[in-house]
Amino acid sequence: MENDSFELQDFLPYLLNQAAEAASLSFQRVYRDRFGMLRTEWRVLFHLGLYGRMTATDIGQRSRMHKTKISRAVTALESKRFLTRARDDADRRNEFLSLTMAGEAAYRDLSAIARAHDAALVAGLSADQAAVLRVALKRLAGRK
Amino acid sequence: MENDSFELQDFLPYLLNQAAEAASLSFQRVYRDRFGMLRTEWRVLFHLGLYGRMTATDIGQRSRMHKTKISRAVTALESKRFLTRARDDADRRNEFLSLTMAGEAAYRDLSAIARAHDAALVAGLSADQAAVLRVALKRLAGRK
DNA sequence: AGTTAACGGTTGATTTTGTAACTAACAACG
DNA sequence: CGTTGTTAGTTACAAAATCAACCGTTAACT
Repeated sequence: MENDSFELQDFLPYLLNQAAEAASLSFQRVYRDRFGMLRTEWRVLFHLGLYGRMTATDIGQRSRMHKTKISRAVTALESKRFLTRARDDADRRNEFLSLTMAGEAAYRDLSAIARAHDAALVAGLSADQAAVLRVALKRLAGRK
Repeated sequence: MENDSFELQDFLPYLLNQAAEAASLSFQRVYRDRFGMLRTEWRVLFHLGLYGRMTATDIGQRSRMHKTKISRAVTALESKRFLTRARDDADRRNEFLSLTMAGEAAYRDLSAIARAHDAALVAGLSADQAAVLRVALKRLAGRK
């Protein structure tokens, strides 16, 4: 009402969310329509593809996803034959997850698309801008 | 698996989402715990607080929220006595929304907190970094 | 050992979102 | 006027996220 020079577009939580949503959109169409995956599913797939065998808890710590999300994503990926579980005999609570051949293939496809998508996103920005953007985002994300 | 120099943290849709989530967290606690609001609700509240009386469709165009979200947020805000509806006599499909006194008060409270929160978020960044960040985000969000 | 607490992971109930179909109001055209 | 199309907003139903309680396993303490 009264002019207080505060624009919604300048409020970072709002702006970040708008940017995040816009940036996710075209990638979402790929993993959803072409691979029948949910956001949590490609995330789990990427963790295993990038870092190799790990447990659900490991993924949770790296990704900050809640464990129920991960549990359900793992179930879904398993039923798609993209990963397998293996009990840890040293501690039978742990379950090591690893990608199957099909999972690796899906990961390779998707990560190539992701790379291209990322490049397209920063195409509108200068190299400096893009670099600053990533640094600032990492700081905001609380990763260093 | 094979090292292909692609980190999840460098994939913008992922990084943006992490940053957006982290940045929203502490503000969420305010509007949720203290005002019993949802994200869509404070957004609608802010639109009305900032730009004055407008219709649900107007809010949808500015915020890119889907109309069902807005419809539900409006219902919720109305039942909290934060806004009132008024039919447009010139075109009885339109409904003008405006904040009540209580709504204005809540908006003032929240927007002051939002400003402080925003300042705290960019506190870790240099002025240049913060400026570049906002420009880049706006571009990614497709606003200009 | 026996009890209690903590951890990894799953399940079920509730809430929130997304998608489609819907009602009511208006406009355009014959 | 009447039919057809469009717009504003709501509602119903399905998909998904959230939260709490849960089971099996290990650790810690007595």
